[in-house]
Amino acid sequence: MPTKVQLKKQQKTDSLLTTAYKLFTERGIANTSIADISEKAGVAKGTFYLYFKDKYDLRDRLIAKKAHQLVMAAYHKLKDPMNAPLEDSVIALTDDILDTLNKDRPLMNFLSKNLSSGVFNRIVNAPSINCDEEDFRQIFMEMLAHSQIHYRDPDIMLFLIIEMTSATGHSAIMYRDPVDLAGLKPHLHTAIRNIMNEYREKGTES
Amino acid sequence: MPTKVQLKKQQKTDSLLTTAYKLFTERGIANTSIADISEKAGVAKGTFYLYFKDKYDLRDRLIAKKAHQLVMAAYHKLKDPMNAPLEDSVIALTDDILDTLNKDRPLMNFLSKNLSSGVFNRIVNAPSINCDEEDFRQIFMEMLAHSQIHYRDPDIMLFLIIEMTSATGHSAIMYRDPVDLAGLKPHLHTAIRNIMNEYREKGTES
Amino acid sequence: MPTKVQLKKQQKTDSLLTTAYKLFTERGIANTSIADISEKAGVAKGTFYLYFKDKYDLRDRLIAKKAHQLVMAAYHKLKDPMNAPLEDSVIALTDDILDTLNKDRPLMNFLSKNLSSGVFNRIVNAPSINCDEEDFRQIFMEMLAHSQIHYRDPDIMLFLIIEMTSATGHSAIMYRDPVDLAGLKPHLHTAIRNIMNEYREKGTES
Amino acid sequence: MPTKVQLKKQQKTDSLLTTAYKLFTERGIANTSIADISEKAGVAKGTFYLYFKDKYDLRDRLIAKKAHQLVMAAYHKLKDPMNAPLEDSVIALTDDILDTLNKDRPLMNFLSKNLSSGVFNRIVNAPSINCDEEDFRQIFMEMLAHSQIHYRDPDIMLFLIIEMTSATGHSAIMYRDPVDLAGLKPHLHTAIRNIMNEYREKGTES
DNA sequence: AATGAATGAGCTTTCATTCAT
DNA sequence: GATGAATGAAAGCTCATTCAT
Repeated sequence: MPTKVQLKKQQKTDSLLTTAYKLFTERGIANTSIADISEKAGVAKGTFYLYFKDKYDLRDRLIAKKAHQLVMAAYHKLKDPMNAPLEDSVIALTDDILDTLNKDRPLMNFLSKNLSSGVFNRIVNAPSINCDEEDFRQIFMEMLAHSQIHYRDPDIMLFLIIEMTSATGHSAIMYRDPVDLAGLKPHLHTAIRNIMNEYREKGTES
Repeated sequence: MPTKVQLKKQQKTDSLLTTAYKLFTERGIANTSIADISEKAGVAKGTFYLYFKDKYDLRDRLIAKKAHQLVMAAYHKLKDPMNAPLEDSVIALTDDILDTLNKDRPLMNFLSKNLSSGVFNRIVNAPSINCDEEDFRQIFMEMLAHSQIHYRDPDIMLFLIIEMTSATGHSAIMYRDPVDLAGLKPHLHTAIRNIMNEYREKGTES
Repeated sequence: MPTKVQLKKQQKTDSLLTTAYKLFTERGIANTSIADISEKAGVAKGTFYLYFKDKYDLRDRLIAKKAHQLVMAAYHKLKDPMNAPLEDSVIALTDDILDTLNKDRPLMNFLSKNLSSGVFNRIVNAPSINCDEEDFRQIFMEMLAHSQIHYRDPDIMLFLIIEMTSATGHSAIMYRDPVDLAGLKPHLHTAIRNIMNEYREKGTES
Repeated sequence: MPTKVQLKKQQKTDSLLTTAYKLFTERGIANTSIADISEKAGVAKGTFYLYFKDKYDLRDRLIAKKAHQLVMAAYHKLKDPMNAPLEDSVIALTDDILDTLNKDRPLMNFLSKNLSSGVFNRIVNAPSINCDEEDFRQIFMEMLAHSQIHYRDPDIMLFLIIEMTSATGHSAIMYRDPVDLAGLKPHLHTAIRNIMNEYREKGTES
């Protein structure tokens, strides 16, 4: 297949995804029709079906894309992620992600509405869709391996942290209830450190 | 108004709520039409609108009712709630609720889908709809007051516990990921105790 | 039948008529339901059917009532209607009615929407509904009889005047097109006088 | 766009308009549903909405079309419209239109019900919808310009004539009240001539 | 006479999906 | 590959009318 054609296909896909995201966040998925998306994306209604099975197929691909961008952007801002203390890296990651979502309410809303059980955990565990993309799970495991401290049940530890952070973060950002994000952070930091401390293998670290 | 008429009205309301809950859990809200609900509830379509504004009005009332039942049932199973150590009561409550939801997947699914940000927190904070019903928030505050230990920021402490519990519980129950409910519980208990310990006012307790 | 009961019935009828007129003029007949009328009139829905066959029965009675009031009010303002020149009386009548309608747009709108062919002619020819009410047709015929001038085809003469006046008046009042009411009046007066002059029996009057 | 597709679209539009006109005149607009129109027009219900916003959009386009046809047909029957005396042309026009409506009661009824304030005036003043159609207003102004006689306030003169003619014509045709169309005509001719005489600029004409 | 809960036919409108071009 | 006209099932909602109380 000539590159030119593939490029055009990529453009259509991108246009549909971008337009759909805009409409989904503006008026919700239920109130967005395929006709809307197609029209605003500048393609014919029939063309939509050449690229996506239906509205929910598009949505799922959109979530994966947005979530992956969010996490990887936070990761790439870390300084020396492999050598810094793991606790600090985890807190830096969660802070950055929460800050981003706090500034981008539509994104927070879109992700939380569609990742009902914990915004982060799904993202983290989801293997990258495009095979050439980085996989956050692998990266985190590398960070763990490089850490001088050993942790018991690292999966469950991460799970507790992720779910607590995402659920409380969501409430703080969207409803400022019972506190806003700034008010929540110190509590969250303490709770994360306590959890990680609990899972720290005694006698580890020199 | 004669009691007889009022009784009939209550029956219709109940029939609609029960039928709707059945259909909602079987096939989802989006795939349940008002015609379906009415027909299976044995009333005319127009009758639906005498009792509910629309499908979402019914849903909201259903959530409030189910959630309230869930929490209050757990509370009433507590032995001596006002005098037992608060940590034990909290853990008993969460365990009971999670066990109930673990046995009743449709209920877990229904509540989690519709209480996106933390199953529990909304329930707990929602004032009872029927004014004559008990209000869980008030009850919890009484438990706090009776406790011999003082806690800083009890709102935020409760918030952290509720959100962490509901989010991890949801994942464990629905997806057994990363562990099933039995596997999660010990971790959860430890995490809850750690959190409560963090907020315990130093020098309290005799 | 005791007077007291009859009084109550009259009150219900009046309440329904008044409420319906308010709603009809505010939102149109098509957008007013019997439920609306009954509720706002403070009676039960079933009660409506004790007094009116349906919405259109009510409307027709309303039109007759409002139209009759309009014409008779104008007539009663005439000074010495039986002795003044007929032309002057006719012009005074039309002017008064048009002025009233100009000040009461909802009334103009209501009557014109429901008396498509000539607001006036129907009113004038409609025999009074309540037998004890005055009948404008009879009154006009008396005015004609008292006039010193004889007119050919008085029915048709009146018809031409009424239809022309109502149609042009409607346009002037509702749309100010092609002129507003003040601008229309002199033209109308001239046209009326010309018509009446045309029908004046030659050799009449001393 | 291929001609073939456009042709089909035109056929659908025409079919919907024709069918709707038939149903509107037979049973009234309120008693005609979009389902009726679509079904009898041989298209799917959804197709209706590809061509019209709703029932009233269709009605408005129908009125404009029918009214324009009526007036232009009458105009094209005039012999030498630019040179004949204007009075004769005006009377010929009104007579022809009234005759047409007298023979086609459903059309009379449809137009009068939907052009409440004067059947003619709206038609005459409405600029043609399709830009390529002739505009009656312009034509009349040309006739005026060609006339050897000058008229004061030609707009108002025309307005008086149109409104009087349409209102009395409507009553005569639909109700034969107070006379039928044949009986009305001589009176109408006289009235029209009197009006035009009134507006004739003195000292005009050679 | 008055009520108002219940009905269910009937309406408008949307929209995913197909398929001839 | 791309189009967009056509479809028709399906949904939400209204409301005149009835009738047991």
